[in-house]
Amino acid sequence: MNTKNPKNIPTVYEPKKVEDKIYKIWEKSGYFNPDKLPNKKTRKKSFSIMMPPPNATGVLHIGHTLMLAIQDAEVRFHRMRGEKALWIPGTDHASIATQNVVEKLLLKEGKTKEDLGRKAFLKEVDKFVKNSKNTIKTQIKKMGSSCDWSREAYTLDKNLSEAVQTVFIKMYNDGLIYKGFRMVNWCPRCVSTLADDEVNHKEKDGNLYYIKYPIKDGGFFFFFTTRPETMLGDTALVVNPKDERYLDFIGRTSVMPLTQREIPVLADSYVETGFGTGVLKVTPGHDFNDFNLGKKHKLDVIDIFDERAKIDAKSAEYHNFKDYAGLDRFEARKKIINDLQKEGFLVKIEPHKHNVGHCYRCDSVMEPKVSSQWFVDVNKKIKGGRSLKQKAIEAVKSGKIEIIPKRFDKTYFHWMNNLNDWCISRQIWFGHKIPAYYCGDCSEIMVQAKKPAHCKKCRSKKIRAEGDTLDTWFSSGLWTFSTLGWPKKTKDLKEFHPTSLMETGYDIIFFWVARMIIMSEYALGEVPFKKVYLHGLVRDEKGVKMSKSIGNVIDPLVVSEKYGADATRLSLIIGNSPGNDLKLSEEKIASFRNFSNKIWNVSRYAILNSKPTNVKDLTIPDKWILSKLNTLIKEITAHYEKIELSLAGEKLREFIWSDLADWYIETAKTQKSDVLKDILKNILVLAHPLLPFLTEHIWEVAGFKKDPKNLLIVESWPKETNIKNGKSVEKDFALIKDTIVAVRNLRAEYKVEPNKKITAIIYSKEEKILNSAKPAILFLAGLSDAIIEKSGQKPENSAEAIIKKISVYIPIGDLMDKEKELERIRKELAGAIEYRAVIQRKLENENFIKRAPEKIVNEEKKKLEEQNDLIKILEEKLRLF
RNA sequence: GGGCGAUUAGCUCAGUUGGCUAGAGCGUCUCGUUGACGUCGAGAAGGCCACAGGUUCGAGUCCUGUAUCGCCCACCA
Repeated sequence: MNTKNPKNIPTVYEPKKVEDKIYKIWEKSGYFNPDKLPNKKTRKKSFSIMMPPPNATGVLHIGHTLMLAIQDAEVRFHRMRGEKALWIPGTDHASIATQNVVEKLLLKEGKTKEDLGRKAFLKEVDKFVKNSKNTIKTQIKKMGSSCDWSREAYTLDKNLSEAVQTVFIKMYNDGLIYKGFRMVNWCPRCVSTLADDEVNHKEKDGNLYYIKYPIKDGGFFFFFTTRPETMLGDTALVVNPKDERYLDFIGRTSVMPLTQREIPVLADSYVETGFGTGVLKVTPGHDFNDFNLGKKHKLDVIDIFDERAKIDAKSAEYHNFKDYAGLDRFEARKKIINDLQKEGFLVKIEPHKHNVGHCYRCDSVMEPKVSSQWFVDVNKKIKGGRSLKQKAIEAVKSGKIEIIPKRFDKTYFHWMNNLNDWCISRQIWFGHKIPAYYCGDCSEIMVQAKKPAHCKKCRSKKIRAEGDTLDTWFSSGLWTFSTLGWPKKTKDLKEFHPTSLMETGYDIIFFWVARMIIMSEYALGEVPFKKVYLHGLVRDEKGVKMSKSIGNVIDPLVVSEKYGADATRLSLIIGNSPGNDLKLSEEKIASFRNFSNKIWNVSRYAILNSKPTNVKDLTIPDKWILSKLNTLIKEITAHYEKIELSLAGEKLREFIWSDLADWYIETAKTQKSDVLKDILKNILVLAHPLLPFLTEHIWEVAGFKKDPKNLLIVESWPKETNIKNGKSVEKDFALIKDTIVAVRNLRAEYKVEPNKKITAIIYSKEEKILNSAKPAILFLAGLSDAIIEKSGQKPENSAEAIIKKISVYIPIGDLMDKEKELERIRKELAGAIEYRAVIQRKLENENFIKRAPEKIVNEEKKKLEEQNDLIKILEEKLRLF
């Protein structure tokens, strides 16, 4: 048709050329900041998300891109809906993780953190963090994230640290934080404690070492162990008091091999008669159960290891195992087995699979170790008579917090119910210092923000500060409110807390989500967020976890550069559902690059070729696409509201690609007027949360941007309108579509050359409708002409197709193959009869008529009628052949 | 040992409270394309919805069991 030559709009969308520019425009507009949004008065509702702070360890991976895509889509949607939308970005200092990275960097220069000393080391860390924070910030911006940089936060910021201190002191004063001497998880590589959930249990091949200890006055005790080196710390043997085999032994003494230490034989019902030999060796210093057992029986606790899990020299000297002093735990194990064998105490070794705890940060084998640490008491009842644990459970149970998907409720409750006191002190240099001070004279503990001048008990001036830092999750647990200025009573806090949505990975539901709930309930007495949306892991196309060592990593920056940030975002959103992992491939991203280019060209066409709209005289296709748009608005709005972004994306794609591009635009080419501009404007808005760069750019190119402030990012969300006869218009258009498809099919089947223009003959009761769209039918079916009438004779030498109420004939002249045509009709008839039988069977079923809803029955009846009609027509054809 | 999830076209997945002659994208095959787009268009092939029972007028959808894969939790020496 009479399309103008598109000169000034390139045919290919080049994201690289527009993305950075667009981001700058947004930043400059100030719209990321809810205080600077237009129409402030009408923005009553607030919507807030706190971005899960990436670790300050360096580079963002594709999983981060996923969270950014989801959160940005939601923030943009709510902003456009006229809410005060706030999204606060930030980073987490990630104590152990970051310290490890910097330690590794130092090691490359041959230095250790001890070489530098605490102060200089922390300076190094700060330098490193500053750098990676910048990298992270750039990456977040590259993805188009509309977060408020004026409120950017970092867990070690002054005010956030103040929040940490405040909570710590308050908890201590409430008796919820205490210092205790007990068994903790110890990582000898990180040289620090870890919380229970920071230990990964992995099944490993190990051995069962069968050993015997001699008993004084005769006999031996046999038992097995998986960690023979811990025998150096054994302080008792225990049997079940009811175990008849050992009754005579209770109260006697065993002389241990190697150390010659004398240890008692005790009785405790904890020991299971039926397990192993029924004898348990007790190592209170290196096993959780043994520690408790030791406490009960007042046994000595021997710590055989130093902080790096080497046999401790002092302990070795004192407890008589000097031969092993300085040995690493695994070397010690070997030597001990060797020595036991030499002396005849090793009975046998059997291979054995068992679970071994590993450090979640450095993957070293964990060692249980007794030490004096800080804990949060999760079971102590506080105000309201409920414990932290109970309050956290209540928050979800009451529905104040909705977890998406729901099945994670169970996981959450299970974890919470089994939660033990949380060890929060870390022997890490980098992090929030625990605000505690010790008196050098009377060992009084003082918990307060500033160093006391003297001991409050004995007035001594010898004051020592606690050297330990806090678990990094302690500070991130405050994230939803520390970022809003708490403990100050800020306007932000009032306005935006509880936050509307927490969007994060299901892998940190315990580490973080649970902690936030505990902390917010405690500090503010309210939930930290109303909804938690848990996304899954991004895996490679085969479902394998991405990792640098395998080399299957998709770098978000690389693919964004190649395919555009919008395409990258969409590839992470479509086909993804909460709680499930996502398989991603570069081809998938490329397919969304194609989609963004399609949108670009649809827009390009609309901008350059749309005709004025004739509101009074809309055609069937006009009404049809408007009705479709209306449905789209309704559906997509609901999807965004329910955070069903995948569905939103799919509906959008279907509308733009199939309905709009393949049908409406093609049809509109044959019309004198169209509604393209209106449609375009609407789809830009609807697509904006998912494809922000592209849509904002087109918004400007299309001239919808009336002035510099008039950006798409703050355009208001379209409302669904009442369209009269939407359904019947859709039916009318379906007739037109069916007719066109029928001709296309015939042409394909009879291999009528595409450029050969032919005249089709079309008979239909709905000839009026078809005639009204005749130009479209001709154009889309590649016809030179069509005769559209109510009914008529079957033309000679023509192929025919029958669809519902329409008969379509195209001349095929010499190509006419009677046999083939006959076969086709027979096949069609057979299919129709088969389907009719299915419907008939249903309708002949008395119970169906009786029990199925009337609506369904009527539908079936209608179907039967239609099928009968079709069969009648087909039979007639066959007869006339 | 306990819990959870998955199993639908070659591949990735949709399939809302049970009404489906089971859909989409990618891939494959055939054909086409000098005005929006080859990052494109038209058409086609391809599925006893893991298996076995049950509930129901009706089951991909609900229940029970089985199998395979995956994940999470758990201190048994």
